[in-house]
Amino acid sequence: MSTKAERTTAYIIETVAPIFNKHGYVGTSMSDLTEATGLTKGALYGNFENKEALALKAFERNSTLLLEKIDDLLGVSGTALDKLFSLTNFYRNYHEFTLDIGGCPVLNVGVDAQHNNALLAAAAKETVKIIEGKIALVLENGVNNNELRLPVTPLQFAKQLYTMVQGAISMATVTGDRKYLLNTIAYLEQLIKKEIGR
Amino acid sequence: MSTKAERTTAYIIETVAPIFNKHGYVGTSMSDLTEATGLTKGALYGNFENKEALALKAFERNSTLLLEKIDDLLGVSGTALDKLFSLTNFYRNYHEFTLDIGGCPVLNVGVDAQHNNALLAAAAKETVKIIEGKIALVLENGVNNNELRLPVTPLQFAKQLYTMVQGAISMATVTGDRKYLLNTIAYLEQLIKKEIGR
DNA sequence: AAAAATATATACCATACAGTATATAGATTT
DNA sequence: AAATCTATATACTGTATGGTATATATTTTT
Repeated sequence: MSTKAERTTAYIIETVAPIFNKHGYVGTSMSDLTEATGLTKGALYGNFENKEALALKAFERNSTLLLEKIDDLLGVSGTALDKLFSLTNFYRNYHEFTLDIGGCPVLNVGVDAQHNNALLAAAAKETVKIIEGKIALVLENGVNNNELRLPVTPLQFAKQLYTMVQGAISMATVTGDRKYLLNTIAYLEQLIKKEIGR
Repeated sequence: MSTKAERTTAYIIETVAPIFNKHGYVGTSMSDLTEATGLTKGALYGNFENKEALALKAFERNSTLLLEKIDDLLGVSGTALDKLFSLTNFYRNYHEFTLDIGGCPVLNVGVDAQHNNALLAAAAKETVKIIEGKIALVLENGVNNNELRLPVTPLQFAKQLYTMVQGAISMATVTGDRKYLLNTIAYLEQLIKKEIGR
């Protein structure tokens, strides 16, 4: 069984992750976190070296949650197209997923941390790279199995797909209008069907 | 001629706008601004009611700069397609434009202010709406003049175009890689040529 | 140029900030 | 259960924060 400290650490991260994601690194104060957790500074600083270390763990937990979800989605049995549609279907309702974690971690942290925290900015960038890699792998297998043909390299196509998705996420975030996701996903599904299916 | 105060106000906004855009509302302190301007708090608070009013003016100046640029681009003589390519050509090198103002104001403020400042968040949202409207108008004229045909309404198509552009801006911002813009614009230009030109 | 009006600098306020030293409570081991 | 070890609470730093009152420059008007 886990120790008390381990459970407390996990509890802190879980509670704190959406707050950092919503309000950003500088926008989140340690007292915001004592308030949300019901713990004191002693407990927070006993489990994490400082605010930055805590923010990083918070991002990592959100990122991991997203990456694991994507693994699940792309891991469904079937063709590469099945896997891609599994992914687009997820992003169509992405706001439901991000509700718990306080928004899209890649977008929020990637933008917020850009000029405020180099470590977090690098972490967000890394998450992008991993997601692109996962999609590219599916595409590559699809090409190898003759399930689809691509006009560019798998990684390049993965980047373009993810860019469009991230555009919809950005617009939906800035305007508060889910339709951007609905319409973009509809467009992407058409594109996948007509352009790369065979 | 303008009064001293008017010139000082303009100077403050100009100096402060990129700082707010880069570091966000909470990430920017009044002493950051006294340092950057070489002025004192007395001067800043003499010209602006408070930090929020200053941040709003700063965003508005960045937003106005962008909107005026877009007006110029869409105002070029020629067909609707000429105007659209004028716009895509601008976004291909968008980073040059945003260098002076500290990044994309729509993205940075839209994301940063989401949970930190309702006024700024609303202003970013409004800027999105205006940009979409400008593009939609060009598309509508193009349809009326029989220069192009659209699969959806002009506003809907404008939203989809701008979503893809914003996706590229997001990705370029988060990763620091301009290629997202280059590739997305290349894709969009193809799409405009093949799908809506006639 | 003197007077009036305005703009900026200085000095200050209360509060919030990240972080720490230490005391106390709680969990583990013996 | 006692002793030991570990985790959390309390109380406290020093500094930075947004904001203000007032004094001093600097314009602008007369």
